[in-house]
Amino acid sequence: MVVFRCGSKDVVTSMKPTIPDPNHDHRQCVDQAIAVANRICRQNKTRFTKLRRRVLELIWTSHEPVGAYGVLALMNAETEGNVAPMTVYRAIDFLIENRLVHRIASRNAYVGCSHPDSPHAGQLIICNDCGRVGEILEDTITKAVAAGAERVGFDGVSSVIEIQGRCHDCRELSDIHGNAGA
Amino acid sequence: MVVFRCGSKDVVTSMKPTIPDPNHDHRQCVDQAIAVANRICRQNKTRFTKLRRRVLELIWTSHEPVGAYGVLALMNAETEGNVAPMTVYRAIDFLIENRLVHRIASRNAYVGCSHPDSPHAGQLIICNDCGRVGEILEDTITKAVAAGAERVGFDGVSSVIEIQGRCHDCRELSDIHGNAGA
DNA sequence: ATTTTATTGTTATACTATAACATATTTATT
DNA sequence: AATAAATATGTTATAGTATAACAATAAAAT
Repeated sequence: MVVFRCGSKDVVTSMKPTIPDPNHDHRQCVDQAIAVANRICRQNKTRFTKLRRRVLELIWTSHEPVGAYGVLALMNAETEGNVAPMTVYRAIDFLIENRLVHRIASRNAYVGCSHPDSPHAGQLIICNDCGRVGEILEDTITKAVAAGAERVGFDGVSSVIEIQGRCHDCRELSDIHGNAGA
Repeated sequence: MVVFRCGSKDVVTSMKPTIPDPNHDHRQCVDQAIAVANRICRQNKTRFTKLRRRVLELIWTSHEPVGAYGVLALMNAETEGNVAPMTVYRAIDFLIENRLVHRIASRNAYVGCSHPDSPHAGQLIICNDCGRVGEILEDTITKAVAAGAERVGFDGVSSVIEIQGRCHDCRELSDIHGNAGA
C-alpha cells in the first residue's frame, strides 16, 4: 500500500501517484502543511512561531528539495532584510525535530514531510530528471530493514532510505518523445 | 542471509557477525582490500596508482568512517608534505567509481567497501555508540526497495540505505554494565 | 512582578566539496 | 624511439554547507 498526500486528502493506492501531479493545486499542499504543523506543534507543546512558519512555507514552495541557503536566499529576497544562516538552520532543526521536514542526506537539502503524524519513517523517492521528491510508506521496506537490523543484532534503529530514479511522469514524457530525442 | 567479510574470507551467516569483532586482525582487512582493489582495477582497466592506494589504505585505517579532511590530515601527518583537499577528493571519487569505497551520505564520510565484486548495492549499518560501520546484503531489503520503487512507477533506481542503531557488541557491553551505568 | 525558559539576533568560523588551469606521467600510435 | 593522445596529479582559489558562542528579546511559569 502506498500512502501519499495531495491537497487536503490522503491518497491510498497500490500504484500511483507518487510525486504529486504537475497540475495539482499546490496552494492546498502548503495550506495543509501549515495547518498540520499548527496541530502537531500544539500536540508536541512546541511553539510554531512566525519565523518557523515562514521557513516551513518556503520549504514547501515546491516538491523539490531546497537547500538551507536556498531558503535563506528566498527570505532575503522577499524582505530586503538580512537573515543569517544560523537563523534558517535553527528553524529547520526545529521543523525536523517536530517531523515537519525531512533532510535529504544525499543532497544536503530539505523537503516538507507529507505525513508528520505517521509513527514510521518513510522512504524518500527522488526523481533525477525533474528533481521532485515524494515520500512512500512501504511496509515491506520498513519491515525488511527492521528484520535485517535485528538479524545482525542492531538495536534502536533509525534509517535513511533515499531511492533515486526517474519518476512516472518523467518516464511518460521520455516515452512520448522517444529515447533518441535531445 | 548476511554476507560479511572478515580477514581473508567471506562469512555467510544468518545472525552474526556484522561489524567485525573488536579483536580481529585488522591488517588482514587492509591487505585484502588492497589485493581486491588491484584485481578490480585490472578488471576495470583503471589505474590503481600509488596515491589511490595510499588513500584506500588510510580509509581502511579502521571500520569507522573517515571524512575527506580526515584522510587529508593523516596524509599530511605522515609525510610532512602538503597535500591539497582536491587530491584526496579525486582519489576518493576514483575509489567510489570503482566501488572500493562507500560514501556515507548521512555523515559526509567514507568507508571501505567489503564486497566490491557484488553487483548489488548493500546496506550500511552504522553504530551510533562505537561509530563503526558494517555492510550487509539483505536480499529482502533490496527486493522490497525495488518493488516499492516499481510500484510507484520509478525507473533506473539506485538507493541510499543507511541503518543507524547500536551494534551487537555495544549492546552486550551496555547489558553487562547495566542501563544505569554512567 | 520576577524568575525561568525558550526563541531570535549577530558575528565569526569550521567543515565539506568543486572549479579551473598547469604540470607530469602513462599509454597508444607512427 | 619519437610523437601524439589520454590520464593522473599539482596548485590556487573559491563555492557550498553547517555550527559555536554569546547577546538580546520574548514568552511562560511561579
